[in-house]
Amino acid sequence: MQNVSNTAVMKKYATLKDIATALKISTATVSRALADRWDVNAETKRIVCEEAKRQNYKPNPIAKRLQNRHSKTIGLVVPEFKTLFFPIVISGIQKVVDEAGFQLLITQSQETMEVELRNLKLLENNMVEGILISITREGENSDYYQELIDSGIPIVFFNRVSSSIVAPKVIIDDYKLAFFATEHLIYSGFNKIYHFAGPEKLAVTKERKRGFLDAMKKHQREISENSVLTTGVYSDKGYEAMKMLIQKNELPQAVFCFNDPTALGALKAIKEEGLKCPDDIALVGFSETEMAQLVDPPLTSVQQPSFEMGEVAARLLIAQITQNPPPDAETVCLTAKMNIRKSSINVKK
Amino acid sequence: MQNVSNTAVMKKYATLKDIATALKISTATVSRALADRWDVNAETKRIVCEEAKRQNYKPNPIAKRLQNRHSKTIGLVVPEFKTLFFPIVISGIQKVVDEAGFQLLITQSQETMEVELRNLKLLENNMVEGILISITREGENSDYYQELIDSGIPIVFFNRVSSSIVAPKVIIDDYKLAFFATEHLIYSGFNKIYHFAGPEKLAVTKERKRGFLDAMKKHQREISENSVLTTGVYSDKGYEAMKMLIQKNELPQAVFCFNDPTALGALKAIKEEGLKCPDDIALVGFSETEMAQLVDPPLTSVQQPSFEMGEVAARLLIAQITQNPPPDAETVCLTAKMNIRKSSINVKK
DNA sequence: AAAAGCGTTGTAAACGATTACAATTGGAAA
DNA sequence: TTTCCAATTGTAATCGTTTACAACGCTTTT
Repeated sequence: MQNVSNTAVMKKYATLKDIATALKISTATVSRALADRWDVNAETKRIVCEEAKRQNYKPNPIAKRLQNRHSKTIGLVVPEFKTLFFPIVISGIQKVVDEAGFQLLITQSQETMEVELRNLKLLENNMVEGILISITREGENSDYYQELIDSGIPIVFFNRVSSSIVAPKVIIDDYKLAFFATEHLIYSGFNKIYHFAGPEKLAVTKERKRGFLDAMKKHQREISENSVLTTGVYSDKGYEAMKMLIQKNELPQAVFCFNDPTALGALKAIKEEGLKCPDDIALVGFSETEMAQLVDPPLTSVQQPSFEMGEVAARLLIAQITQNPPPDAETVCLTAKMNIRKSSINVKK
Repeated sequence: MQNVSNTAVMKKYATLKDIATALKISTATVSRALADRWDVNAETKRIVCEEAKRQNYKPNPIAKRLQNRHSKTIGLVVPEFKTLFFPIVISGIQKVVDEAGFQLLITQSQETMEVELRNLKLLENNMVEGILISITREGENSDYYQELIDSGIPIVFFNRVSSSIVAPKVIIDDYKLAFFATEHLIYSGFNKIYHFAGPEKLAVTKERKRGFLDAMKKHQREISENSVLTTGVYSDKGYEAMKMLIQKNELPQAVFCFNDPTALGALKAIKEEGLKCPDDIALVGFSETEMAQLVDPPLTSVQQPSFEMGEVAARLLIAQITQNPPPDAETVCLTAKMNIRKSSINVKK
């Protein structure tokens, strides 16, 4: 059964005025009655509420916002939805945002600065009261970030943060964890250790690489030309890099990968080439995904507190919005933990 | 350097009136000039635009909405963000929504009817012009869906659809694909075939189970008490179910799983128990995830057109919103494809 | 009896933009 | 010279709510 008589205009909602005229009183009284204020007669309240229910009245939030000049909405810009990292962060954000009575407008920059800029403007046009952002791997729209902040819209960066802007930031200590992960491989007795690095422009890439290199230097390991290979974020790149190494017969004993997908891609290549992990090549991933535990062998990985990162970032932003004066820009560094599994066990030792 | 002088109020934006008073003309003229209408002097336009730029004027979208009574926003309710399925659907939705000049408000029901209801009300309060929803596995808020539709907010269901409501729906043909997947196992020469089913209340669960059972009946396979085990959506349930079967020594030759995570969980259990896939137990997953290709052995899985599903659903909704009269409620059934990989190859045959 | 107080309600001005309508020009047509 | 029209601008109402202020009727105080 189809509703054929559907008209062009959006169905008209009952307004304050409708209730007022029906009851032959002023809209002011209706407004006050519904807001349950002390200065309105109990009986009037009752009648008004009754009529409101009868007419299925719903306050128009847009009119409300126009009146009190805040949108109770915050904006979010994430680069992509292709791995589970951001969706989980979003869950954390949602939780805090809901509790604080705010709403969330989610946008995706698809890893390009151009779309990111468009999204920022979209959010601004919607009068968000603040923005949470993890920047693209292409680079940053620094000027616009600053413009937004200057115009009164606070920004909190998380995970992939701006290096030039002064603002609250939430990160995990990539350097330290990369250092630990590398040391873990060294202490396990592996010698020839490589690193599959992420997209070059990202701060996290640099930090993890730095951690890797410093750990290698500390323990006087040789760093060759191929010790650090730039791969990227997706599994196919890890796969290709590992294939390339194997075909060149330049086998590392262990590889510390930029993230889990890269590690899993590498793992696939290892198996395809008839080699074994960890026997021939050991692997360590990063930013633990659900898959780490499910593959064979289970993957050693650094488990980022994704959900918590979302929570913390959202809390920082809401503090910026609601507190006066807003708290100083602090950089919160979350700690992660390393889950050591079979993929990095030295079977020969 | 911290901005200490930040005051309580949100930074005041320039309004039409500001420009008008600065130029000593009326707000009406300013409005018209900025809208670039024919009935305003070219020179005036120039001056107004200049002043607007000078004051960094941004039209207040809330006032605009109040004026023309539509929000240009649509709402989305998804159950969870724990697998990549919905994030990818969202990407498809985003694309269409962006192109149509609408905005997207994303919410998560966390698989509970209660949160779903809260989200629907939130969206309604924000005057979304339509809603896209994939229902929770707890069940449906049918009454409220109908209420929304009656009050003029069209709803489009996707993936997990309501059975009782008349509205546009986008699904994949779960029955047919489950049937094919089961037949694939039968034709491969497996005899004792089991099905790990999803959450009981979901329509997709029923459809896939029906497809499985019908295929089994068609080929006169025996269906025992344990042939269909209700597992759920996450990997741990598949893991437990498979462990249980193995420990009871009730080994199926092949299992058609509700989805990839369940299959991967089952795979883990198989390996842990010293068995081999597909040699001892073959597996077929559903709703292909990135992981299917990366695990060992690669997993046979039905690849749902997730991105496309988002696109189609969004398009249907926008048609409901913008067309007059709105098109009849149609159910679009997307076709999926089966990727046959090593996990379901009969090595003994 | 006048003043002050209380409880309750209405009036009207905001919020920022849009737009029908009226009003003001000046020049062209009569 | 008067009339009319076009071009341009201003006035004011509108969208749905909130809220300062005024106003009303009654009781209580002085």
